[in-house]
Amino acid sequence: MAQVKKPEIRSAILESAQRLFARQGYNSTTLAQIARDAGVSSANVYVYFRSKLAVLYAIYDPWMRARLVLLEHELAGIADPALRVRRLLQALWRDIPAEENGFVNNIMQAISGAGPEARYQPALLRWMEQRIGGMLLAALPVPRRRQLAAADLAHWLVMALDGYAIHHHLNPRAPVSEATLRIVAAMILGNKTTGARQKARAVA
Amino acid sequence: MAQVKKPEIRSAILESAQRLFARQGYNSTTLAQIARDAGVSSANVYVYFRSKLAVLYAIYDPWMRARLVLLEHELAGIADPALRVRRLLQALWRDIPAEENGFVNNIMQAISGAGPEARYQPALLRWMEQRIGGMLLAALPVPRRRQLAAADLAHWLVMALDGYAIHHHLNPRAPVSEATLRIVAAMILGNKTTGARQKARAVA
DNA sequence: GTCAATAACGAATACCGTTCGGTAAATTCA
DNA sequence: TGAATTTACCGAACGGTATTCGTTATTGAC
Repeated sequence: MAQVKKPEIRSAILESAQRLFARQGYNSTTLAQIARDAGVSSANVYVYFRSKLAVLYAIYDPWMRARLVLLEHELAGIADPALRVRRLLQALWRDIPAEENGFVNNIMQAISGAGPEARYQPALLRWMEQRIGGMLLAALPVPRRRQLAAADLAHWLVMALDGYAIHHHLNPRAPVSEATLRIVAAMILGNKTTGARQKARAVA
Repeated sequence: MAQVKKPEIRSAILESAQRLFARQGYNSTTLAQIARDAGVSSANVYVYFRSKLAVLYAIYDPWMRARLVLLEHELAGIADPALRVRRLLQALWRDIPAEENGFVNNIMQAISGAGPEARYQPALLRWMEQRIGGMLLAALPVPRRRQLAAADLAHWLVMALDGYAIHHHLNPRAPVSEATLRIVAAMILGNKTTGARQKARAVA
């Protein structure tokens, strides 16, 4: 019937935007920059995406999903439950908030600033929580599972992830401490919790 | 020597801004509105504050400090350690994120979006964490204190608060669940954690 | 009462996301 | 193969906002 949208242009926009968001942050990146780097006009970006925010989501959604799937694989290779929980926390609260130059913070920028029209998130958020909930349960000893079942700890883990993502942006030099990860992991497992003793470096 | 800044104008600006931020959020409030409601010109606001962001901080800082002092008093009146921890969590993760129509989210908007020039936060953040750390320690049985001492749980509590604040903005209808509060409180106290049983309503 | 500093204001400025009007590419159908 | 038609694409506006500028006039010091 007529001209058709070209997938390679869509990709070019997304790649350009991802690079710029990672380098400068969401707010400081202009649509004009995205368009220029992608080799199209600003106006044409709106043929492929409804808004600047939509571009961000189109990058973030698959990125986060892939990241969690990767984490799932990583955890699957860890036998010890304690270590699994520990690694899960480390990934959610230390690694991911810092990756891609603090990319997650861009989403915080977007959703904290967006009006109620931002009906995007819920699908991804639910998916994340299901996936993380699964990982957590899989890492827990069976009796402990029943004890924690009522709490949607996955939601809680994600909330803290959001906080750490913002904090990374504020101060990249100060991620969660090893001690916090160790002790919270112990709390989740229901262990008596060691003091400050060994294990601090038994991470790799 | 010359004309001097009038404290009552400064106050008028702050009060006007607080009302508008609470009603419409930070981004949706314009400086023109703030100025008009305060009875001054937009330009004159810049005589009293360096930027719109500075106005927000000037409101948030004392508000948050007062809120935590209030919480401190409230907790001091609670004898049972378990209930104290529970109330602390409830205040930080459920009450405060929702207060003043989600005022805390405005700060998230500001710091997630601000460049590295935002050297505001650290002082307040440190103060908050010290205060919260004190409240937490005071609520813990002595042996448990030593076990958790290494982790800066106060920082961790604040990170989650930030996350919940943003989430409140996204979906005010879904605050932290009672179960999460109960179970995380039990985890912090090092209890064996009940299943979903009683106590769910033993809050007031 | 004069002088100088500066609070106060109206009007510009700069910037950005988004929309509009027109043009031309590409797909379909005869 | 050649209209007809749809729509990708672009340049130029548009609308809105934080911030700055140039000027005026208020106010405190001497």
